[in-house]
Amino acid sequence: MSADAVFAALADPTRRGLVESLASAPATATDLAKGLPMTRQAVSKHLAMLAAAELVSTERRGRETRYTLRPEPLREVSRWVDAVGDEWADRLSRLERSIRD
Amino acid sequence: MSADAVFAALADPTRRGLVESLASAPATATDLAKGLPMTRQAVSKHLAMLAAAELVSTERRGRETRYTLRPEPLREVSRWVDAVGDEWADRLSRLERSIRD
DNA sequence: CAGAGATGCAACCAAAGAGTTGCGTATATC
DNA sequence: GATATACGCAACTCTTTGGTTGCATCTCTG
Repeated sequence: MSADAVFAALADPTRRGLVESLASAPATATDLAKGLPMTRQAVSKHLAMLAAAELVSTERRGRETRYTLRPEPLREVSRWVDAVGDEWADRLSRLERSIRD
Repeated sequence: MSADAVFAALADPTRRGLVESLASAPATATDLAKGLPMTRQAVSKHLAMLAAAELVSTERRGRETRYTLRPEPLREVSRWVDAVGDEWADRLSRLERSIRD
């Protein structure tokens, strides 16, 4: 829900990489840590931040925890960005009109 | 250019507020600091981070520095978010097809 | 049941972030 | 020329972050 948490979560390249991985398929922290130059705990912390931003959901399955992407916060980010971009475009068109007239 | 810098810049509510202000009109650090519960220097630091992320450009005009929004990085953010969202949607549709078939 | 696999929790560390104050400098203005 | 305005830089706090190691717990399997 919090834009702060979502943007902050996406500010780290490791976490964006995790999000990209999870976009193609859910996975566990141990899975994701393979191929990354850091420990499982570090990855786990990153996933906790993604979860705090509600960008992923967790599902415990026996002894493993499966992380799944939740794209709703991404849509909110997209909305905010588009709104600011639109306001800027409007401002520019008003400015151009006032110059032309 | 750096996605890290852009997302990190937008992670702070004060900076998102500054971006929203600048979307309607360029302004100086002193202008923007009025109405905010912090010093001009703090605002100045925030603007420096927005500038590092190339979200604003600066123009010195006599004794004042005017900050103007540069929306290009916002478009890149939008592209990344949309790409991830699209991949996720594709994955879901493939999944649904494999279940139905 | 014993051992291996996967996780979670806590302590610790170095670096970056967000804010402050103080000061120096350049530009307008009277 | 003196004064006020707008700015930039540096030093100093306090908290957060990104990473580590170590250990305890829970679950699966031979």
